[in-house]
Amino acid sequence: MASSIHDLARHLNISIGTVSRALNGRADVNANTRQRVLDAAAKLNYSPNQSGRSLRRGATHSIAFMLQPHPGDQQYGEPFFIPFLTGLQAKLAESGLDLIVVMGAPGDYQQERLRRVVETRRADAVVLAYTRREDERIDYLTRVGFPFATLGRSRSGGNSYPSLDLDFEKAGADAVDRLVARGHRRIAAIRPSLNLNFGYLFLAGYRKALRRHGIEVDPGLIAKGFINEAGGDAVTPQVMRSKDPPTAIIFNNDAMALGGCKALAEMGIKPGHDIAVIVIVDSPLCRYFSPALTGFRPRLEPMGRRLAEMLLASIPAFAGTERARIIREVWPLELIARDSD
Amino acid sequence: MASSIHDLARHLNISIGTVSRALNGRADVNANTRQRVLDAAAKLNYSPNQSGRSLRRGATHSIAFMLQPHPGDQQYGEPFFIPFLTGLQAKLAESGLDLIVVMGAPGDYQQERLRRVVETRRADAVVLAYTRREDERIDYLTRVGFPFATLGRSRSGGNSYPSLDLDFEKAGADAVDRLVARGHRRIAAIRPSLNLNFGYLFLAGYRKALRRHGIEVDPGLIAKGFINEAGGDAVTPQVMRSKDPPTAIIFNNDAMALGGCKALAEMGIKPGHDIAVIVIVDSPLCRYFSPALTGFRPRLEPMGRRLAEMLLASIPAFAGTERARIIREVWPLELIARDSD
DNA sequence: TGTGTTCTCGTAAACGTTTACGGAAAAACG
DNA sequence: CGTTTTTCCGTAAACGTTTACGAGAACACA
Repeated sequence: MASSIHDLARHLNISIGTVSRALNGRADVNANTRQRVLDAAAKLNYSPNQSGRSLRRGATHSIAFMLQPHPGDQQYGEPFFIPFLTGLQAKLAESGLDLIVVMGAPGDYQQERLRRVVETRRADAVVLAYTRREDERIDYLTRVGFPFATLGRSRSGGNSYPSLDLDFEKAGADAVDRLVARGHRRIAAIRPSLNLNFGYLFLAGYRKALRRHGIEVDPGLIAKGFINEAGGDAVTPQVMRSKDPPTAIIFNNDAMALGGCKALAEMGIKPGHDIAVIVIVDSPLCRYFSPALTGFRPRLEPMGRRLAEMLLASIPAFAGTERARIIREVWPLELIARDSD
Repeated sequence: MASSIHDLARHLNISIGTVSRALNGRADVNANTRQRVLDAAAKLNYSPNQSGRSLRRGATHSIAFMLQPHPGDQQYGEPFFIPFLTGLQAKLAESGLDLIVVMGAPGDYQQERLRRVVETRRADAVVLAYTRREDERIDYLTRVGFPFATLGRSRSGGNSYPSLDLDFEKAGADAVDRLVARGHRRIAAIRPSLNLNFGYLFLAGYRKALRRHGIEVDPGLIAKGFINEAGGDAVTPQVMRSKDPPTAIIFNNDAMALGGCKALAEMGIKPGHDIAVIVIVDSPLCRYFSPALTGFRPRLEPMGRRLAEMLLASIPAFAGTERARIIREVWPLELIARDSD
């Protein structure tokens, strides 16, 4: 059905080598024949077969993003990545690269799926998200020398890959500062596993800011739960039942915050009225919740574009330059003040 | 880096043909040598190069989903498709197929991107969403004979492809029934362009139900807006300012509903108190909004799984059977009663 | 006219698979 | 023991590209 380079050659009565050179803009082909080839290609609706091209060139011209749905999000999905992917795709397309999104099952950590992508050479590079503090995926990719970039930092892999992260440490500190300025001294933190690096960073910022204000860090005010609604629901009552309960809570995640607020409501405590609430990573859910939750908003679409640039710059074959540049960036989170604090 | 079938053959001192046959489970290879090949493959960490395999087999073993972000969703994305894709991927993986998600830019209709996927043979079949009443993508795919399935129905393409849709017509009617049962006679409908087939179906159900109840359809109570928050915001005041304003509004979409409720609030009208509100396609936003919006919930993950089955059954190369079966299904939407009506 | 240079193109190999074909060896059968 | 069948494997072609190499033609220059 699809016309091949042989069809073009036969149609024009020239060799396939010349056709290929003409299409790829090489110098050693007569301007006249090149035009004839281009015209014929347009007329016969030719476009190169990717498999053939990949096989010969040893490159697929596509980048894989490993998308991992949140556990417990059976009903609806994570809106977080869509604008990020939009930006990523837009920038990659400018270099003629395709973005392929590899879906994981909720819960699994994609080590297996990642291996498959790498070993079957489905993509020339991959992009990871939800980086862990020690991340076996990163260890694996550096070990086999496969190009990649990460949304989020990790201690794994040294400085061998580009990464773009949000400044969760500063956001954690900013949240504390804001609450202290409003007279709070008992500030709780609800966080996910410290394996997730953004959880670790958030808590570090939270702790540092408390100390800066001369407030002792009370382990009873720090609770760890699953990074979903059920997690916030289950864990929030714990900190509320401490002997000296908090007057403010910082949640590390929108889903945890919503679950936590539900638990608070069941205890007869009204967020924004009886207790202050701040969420580190904002979402539309925070905006429409009642009371609207104060939070920190990431700029997802530009982050996608930027990470694409950074990834491309790190691969000699894609960067114009010979020397690859590893870029790491940390972007600020912007506070969106609403009604919950 | 990755070992090829030649490495295996050299290592075992047999020909590549035998290695390939052993790996592919063909009958004409000695059980003993097969085991040796399998062991060596595991030891050398062999996995077949996709480009080579695709080129020879003429199939990519991957299915493309054309994901189209909503216009105006710059800040956050559409959570709708994530669980759908999770189900789709899970089922495809069972047949050894990869899912690749092709991102579009917000707003563009992906005709160009679709052509590229088809013409460069990136995938063996594609899955479309947001079907339009007359859909040029469907026309194109049927014209060139490329296998596909759709999430949503269309008038285009006849009966040549599998489709899975939600029963928007029944949901529209159910919403009217429910409101009439509660005493409402002036019921407005806020809908997107009728090009979007679910908008058309919804309105048909709405009209039919009104007539069944002996209520005249008032064009002044039907308004069309962009399928996002701004659309609902802009259009809702129109119907409220009609000479005989509605006592209830049905929104075709969560984003439109949220925008509409914002507009209502600015007019001093409280949803759930001064006016009844129902949303056709529910989302977490509806749940957390205040008041929580009554809506109809789709079962997205099972829909993904089902559409994968239907797609596979329609392609002789994938279905076990010789005759391909085109299946079309319409799934019910389940009402989730909350506080807004 | 002879020599060297530049343009332009065809030839053929290569990328990693799969598979049709044929042939040698082994087994079955008379 | 001869013939037929079966089992197993190697050979080579093919999928659609890209590209190194070389060769013929045209041109420049002395």
